[in-house]
Amino acid sequence: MRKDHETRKTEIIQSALDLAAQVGVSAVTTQSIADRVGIAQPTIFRHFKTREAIFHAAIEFVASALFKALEPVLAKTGPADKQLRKLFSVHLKFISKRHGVPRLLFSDRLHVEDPRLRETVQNIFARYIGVVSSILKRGAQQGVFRTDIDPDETAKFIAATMQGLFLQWSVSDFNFSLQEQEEKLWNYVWAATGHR
Amino acid sequence: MRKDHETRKTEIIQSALDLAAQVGVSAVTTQSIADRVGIAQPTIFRHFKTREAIFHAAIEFVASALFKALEPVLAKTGPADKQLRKLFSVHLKFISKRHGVPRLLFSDRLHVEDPRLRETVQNIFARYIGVVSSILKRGAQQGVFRTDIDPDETAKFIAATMQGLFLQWSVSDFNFSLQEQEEKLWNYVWAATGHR
DNA sequence: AACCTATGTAAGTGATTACTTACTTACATA
DNA sequence: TATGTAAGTAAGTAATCACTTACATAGGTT
Repeated sequence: MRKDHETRKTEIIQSALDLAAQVGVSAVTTQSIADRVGIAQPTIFRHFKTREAIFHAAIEFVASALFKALEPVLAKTGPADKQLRKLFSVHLKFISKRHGVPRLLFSDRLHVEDPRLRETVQNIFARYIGVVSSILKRGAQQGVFRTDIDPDETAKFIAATMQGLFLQWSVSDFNFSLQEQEEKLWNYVWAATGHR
Repeated sequence: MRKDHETRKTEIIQSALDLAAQVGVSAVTTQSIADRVGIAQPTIFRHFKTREAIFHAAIEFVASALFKALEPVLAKTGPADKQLRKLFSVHLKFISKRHGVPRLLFSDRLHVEDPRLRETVQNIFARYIGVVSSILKRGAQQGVFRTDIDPDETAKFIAATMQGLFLQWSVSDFNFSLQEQEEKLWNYVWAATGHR
């Protein structure tokens, strides 16, 4: 049953995320992770120095997976509005499969208990906003997006609408499909940012 | 030092909210509340049956205060777009003075640990959306808002943009002023919902 | 003055937690 | 085949938590 350090690490991260989805971040104890992985609780500390470190690794794991999923969208060179629309679609699909992400996003651990984690998430937000902003800039040149607004501010606004949707989704206990909201949300965003 | 039941209750609620703002919901222990109020820890249980009940009371206290603050805005009869703009302003000012609110909104307690609390917040969201929706309907009749969109869905979208802003605000550790974002946010919302 | 009720407290209790220590064992490599 | 390293564990430990019990007292009512 003995496994490689890296293998165990990802098993622990995955289990922590699954557990966060099911019981919430604060109930993700080292014991519950260990049970789910199928190892003893002290073994967790062979692979992570502290419980905190597990959540850091989990956030970075998720962010990395998200940007990897967005890569094919960003490589496209067609109309920027179609590209942003596709980014919406991929992002929503990604989150809809990972309930642990909103649980982490709306946790005490992120917001107050772990300032370093907060900084990491701020950086991820900034990176996401940069991605959206560059699409908006390209779209402004193409004449499909408005030219009278700051792309960075607009990207922040777009990120906020999605994050707000995730909040409502989590508070509803994931009781509606994100994808079914995609079209509606896009219509508002398009109305606010599209060239007339 | 002996005080009225109702007086102590509100003291406990206020202290819980202040603590939530400073140290996060999960660190709001009955001991820390008691210390802040200036009573012994078991005395908390003279006024609230469980710790859970304190958060329920806090949420209802805040919601009641918010809708009371919005009342004068809702009473107005002028142009609906000006009314919605004013609602934005009052809402943002209200939240900016109460850091405990986003802490509660982005807590494990709300999202997973207490399903009843989640339901309560869902109802508050629904009430807020109803308020915004009725302004949008009035504005559609006045010809200032779009008539080709569902007011309820639009209200949900508007709520999401504000909630997303609150998320970014909390993750930044309240490091920017909500009011300075008001104008920008309004411009996007107005572009998405105003009649052309 | 007697009494009652509600607010108050000191001193627990049992459950849970992240993390440690001391020891074991699987396994790649020399 | 011998050996070092790293993955594994059982059994703690000290701290923290919500909540309870048993008792004290303030202050309004009679």
